[in-house]
Amino acid sequence: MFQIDLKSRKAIYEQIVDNFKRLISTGVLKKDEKVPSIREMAKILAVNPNTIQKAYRELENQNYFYTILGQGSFISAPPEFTNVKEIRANYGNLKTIINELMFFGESEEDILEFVRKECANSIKRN
Amino acid sequence: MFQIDLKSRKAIYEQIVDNFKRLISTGVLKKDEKVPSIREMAKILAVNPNTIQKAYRELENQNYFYTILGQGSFISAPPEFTNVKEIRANYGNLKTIINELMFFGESEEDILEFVRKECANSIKRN
Amino acid sequence: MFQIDLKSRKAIYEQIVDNFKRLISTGVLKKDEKVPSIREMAKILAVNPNTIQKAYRELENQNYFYTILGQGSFISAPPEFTNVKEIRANYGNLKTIINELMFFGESEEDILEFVRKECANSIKRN
Amino acid sequence: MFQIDLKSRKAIYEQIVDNFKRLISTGVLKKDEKVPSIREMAKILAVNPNTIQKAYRELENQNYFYTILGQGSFISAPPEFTNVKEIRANYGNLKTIINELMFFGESEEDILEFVRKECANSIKRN
DNA sequence: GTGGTCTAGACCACA
DNA sequence: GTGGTCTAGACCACT
Repeated sequence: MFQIDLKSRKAIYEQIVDNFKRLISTGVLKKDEKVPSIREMAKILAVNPNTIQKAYRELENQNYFYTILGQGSFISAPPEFTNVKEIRANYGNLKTIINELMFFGESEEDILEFVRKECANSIKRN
Repeated sequence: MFQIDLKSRKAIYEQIVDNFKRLISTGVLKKDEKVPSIREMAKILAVNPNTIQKAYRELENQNYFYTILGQGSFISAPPEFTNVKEIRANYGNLKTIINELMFFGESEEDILEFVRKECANSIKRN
Repeated sequence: MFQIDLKSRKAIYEQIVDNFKRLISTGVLKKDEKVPSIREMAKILAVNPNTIQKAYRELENQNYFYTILGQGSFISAPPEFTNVKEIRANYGNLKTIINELMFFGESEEDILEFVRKECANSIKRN
Repeated sequence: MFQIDLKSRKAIYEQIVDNFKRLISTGVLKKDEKVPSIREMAKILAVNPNTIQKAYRELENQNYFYTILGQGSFISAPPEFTNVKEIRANYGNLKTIINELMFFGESEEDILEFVRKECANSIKRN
């Protein structure tokens, strides 16, 4: 499914959250699909079940997962109404990244080309 | 200069580092400009001098600052050779952000327009 | 493990860094071996935990250590690709030392003999 | 004569001391040669006279310089009797450097070749 | 004045 | 248990 980097500075539960977000926003995991149980996931990634639980709870809080007691966790539907706060934050980060790339000498053409390609991939998937 | 959010989950010293990086990569702070001394900055931001020092040391390690003992800290020159590792990390983050923006329903046109505008601003500054 | 000289002009944290580097480059400490926790080490050397942390962080920055949050610090694998900058610095220092030894009247034979012996020891260890 | 790197982590007075040691042990500066006065040197290197004074005092203490009041500072004669303590320290450093070079993957042949060349240069000069 | 080091002790997040 | 952050305050070395 994905790999955890124990040596990373990022907390393990955060890595799990980010990986699930990525798989969801890239369409690998579809709406209402069941995700592995906490115990299964703990075995798969070889980390403590408490850590998985923390990640799942976080994903639930952020509306990426929903849980049916006794049945497990599932992927939520994509947000119906635009999440203004999230989008603003993303544009803020986008701005920072572009500034840094330009600062490091990347050309406008290269950056635009990269963005165009990623948008296209994203559209194709959905 | 900038504000620190004491309630943020991000460490204070990291906020300082990120703010300085932003000011440098957006050209607000120029090469060889002196930054406030550790003690001054501590007063300005109302945090402990040790915390400022930690931030300044980090900025020095990442080559955004240089220090002259007994004189203070200064803004480094922009990197002469492209920092491949840093650029790759930025493209990785860029990919994630674009995926999230598309997931939240933003259009390719809007994103490209935003990127184009930021690139233009960046070029104008330099 | 090793001793700290509190009277030395060299900072305590630097002594710790240098000692660990020595133990690693001489093969005493092997890849993935766990080093004492910050608190343990602070007790062993009778210095403040903050000082140990500073040393450990420095060793992490220089890729001699890696850290797993909540588990401790470990010895990194030897560098896969030659660290050109570090090697150059070492050759520079080597030059200085040889000049000084010759200046103090040591013979070429003695110096070469010493170097040969140290190289051999180093090879034997690996 | 030589350049001072203000951005270096090493103190300016230490850089001056080390540079003079280098010039003396490599034979560029000969016995009884006069070195520039403190004021001259301060102008040449564009640093504070106090800093030069500190460096010169240090060189005097370590017997690389001698001073005649009212006439200035001069290069001392090479040590007649071997300075056992200095030599030991140098061999200690030599050991560390060789270990690091081997750790970074340098070959015994390369290191020996480098040492041989430096010894030869040193002999030629004297 | 500047940055650098160190201590003592508190509190937090993660596994 | 682990490392990470932060504060308060002291002392040092360099310019």
